[in-house]
Amino acid sequence: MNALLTTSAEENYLKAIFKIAEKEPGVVLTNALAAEMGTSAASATDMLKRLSDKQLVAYEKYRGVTLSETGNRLATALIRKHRLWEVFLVDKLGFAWDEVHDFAEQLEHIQGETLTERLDNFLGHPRFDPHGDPIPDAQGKWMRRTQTRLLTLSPGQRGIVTGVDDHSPTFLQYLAELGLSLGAELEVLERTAYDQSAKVRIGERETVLSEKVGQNLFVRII
Amino acid sequence: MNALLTTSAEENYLKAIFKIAEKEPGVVLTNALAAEMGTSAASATDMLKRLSDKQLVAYEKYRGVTLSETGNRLATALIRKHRLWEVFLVDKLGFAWDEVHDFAEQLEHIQGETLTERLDNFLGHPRFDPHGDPIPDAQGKWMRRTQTRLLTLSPGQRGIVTGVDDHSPTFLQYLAELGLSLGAELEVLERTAYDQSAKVRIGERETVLSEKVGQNLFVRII
DNA sequence: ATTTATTTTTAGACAAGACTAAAATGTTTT
DNA sequence: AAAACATTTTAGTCTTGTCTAAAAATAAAT
Repeated sequence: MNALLTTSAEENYLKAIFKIAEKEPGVVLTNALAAEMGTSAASATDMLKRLSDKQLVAYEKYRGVTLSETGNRLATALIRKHRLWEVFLVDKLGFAWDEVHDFAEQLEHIQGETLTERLDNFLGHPRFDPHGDPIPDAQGKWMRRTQTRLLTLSPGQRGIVTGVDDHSPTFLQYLAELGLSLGAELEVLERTAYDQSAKVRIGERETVLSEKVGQNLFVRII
Repeated sequence: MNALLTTSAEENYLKAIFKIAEKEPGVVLTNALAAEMGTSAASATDMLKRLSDKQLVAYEKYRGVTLSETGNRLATALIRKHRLWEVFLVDKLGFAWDEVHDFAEQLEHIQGETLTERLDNFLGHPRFDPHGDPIPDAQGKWMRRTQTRLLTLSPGQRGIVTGVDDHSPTFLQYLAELGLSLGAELEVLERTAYDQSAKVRIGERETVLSEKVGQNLFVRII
């Protein structure tokens, strides 16, 4: 029953620390945090002191920072809210998956436990957001997603799109144009050893996808 | 196509000015604004200077303030967003009408024209919010609501609840307990001259409503 | 038309969150 | 182990939005 007063700025820092630690487990360095936040190292240091005072992180000067138990819970709740709102924006309001990030970035800061839970209920307790990213449940438990990259499929193998590792609108729009939305099926026809590009079949269409695409597209092999 | 950068604090002041001017047309005085905002006159003065710099209000020191064309448009858009979100919270998420104000107060500050319009569309372009207050359209046009107070009905007259003039949770909860939600039908049976209280029939039940209730309940006579 | 009372503004401080420039610490290199 | 480089922190300043206390302007009253 902890109220836990946090500002949007603090929450964004917590999320950033979480995100960096997710990719690169261990201590998060001030510069990495500043880069992720698009701010200066000085500002990051300032904020780390504040977060440390509030017991949301364990911070040692010059050594870096990790989330505390509470900080982790808060960051997880934030991601939960962000992704639930993304589902709402796409499934209910009809936005495309490349349009929702900025709105969700604002909506995730709306305070009130009951709102999140009612939203979750309204949406039918989705386990993944429109980009295939898992949505932690109210207790903060995560569901594992298929992390097989298209890159690893051999000719003849077929897969279903389960997510992306690059959330930039340009990539998402490109995928949409190719018919590669979440749940789409594709088959690898050929692979070029030279540049790791792959000829694939998406429905009736055949296209060549670069290594970069193969790297950033998650599939479940079928 | 004006971006019009405004902070939540600025928006709340604009709304407060709008609200006061709605009840008491004319110039809004600093003290009234400070009272509405629950802040000091000094803070209100500070903010009025800022809003004046941004051309959102016409402000003359010691004389008071009025909204500019732009300020008015902004305040209206804010009220539109607030009330649309209230409809969402009640109709879609299943909140009671006395629970939604604080959430809507946060949600109204979410930036992005397209979000509001998609939400409006999703909700089926509602013209009134869960309290019966009119929702201005995208152009800022208002719909007039029946402003007949229950107080004015004579014995024998029947009415349909169309709104409330007191939005406090206690009043709204009381009404809900009585079965007096929006659209509910009632009939005035007797009226006591002494205290303006009224015996009314709501469905099968008969109750006595005080003058205060009669004053704060809007009905359409049928 | 002064005095009195009310309203409003200024002055000076503070907290959050950001910045730049400079100092301090840590890490690598020679 | 000192020099060179990279990283991080401190110091000082800025803006937004708030506060209290004091000064100034307006309105009311004698």
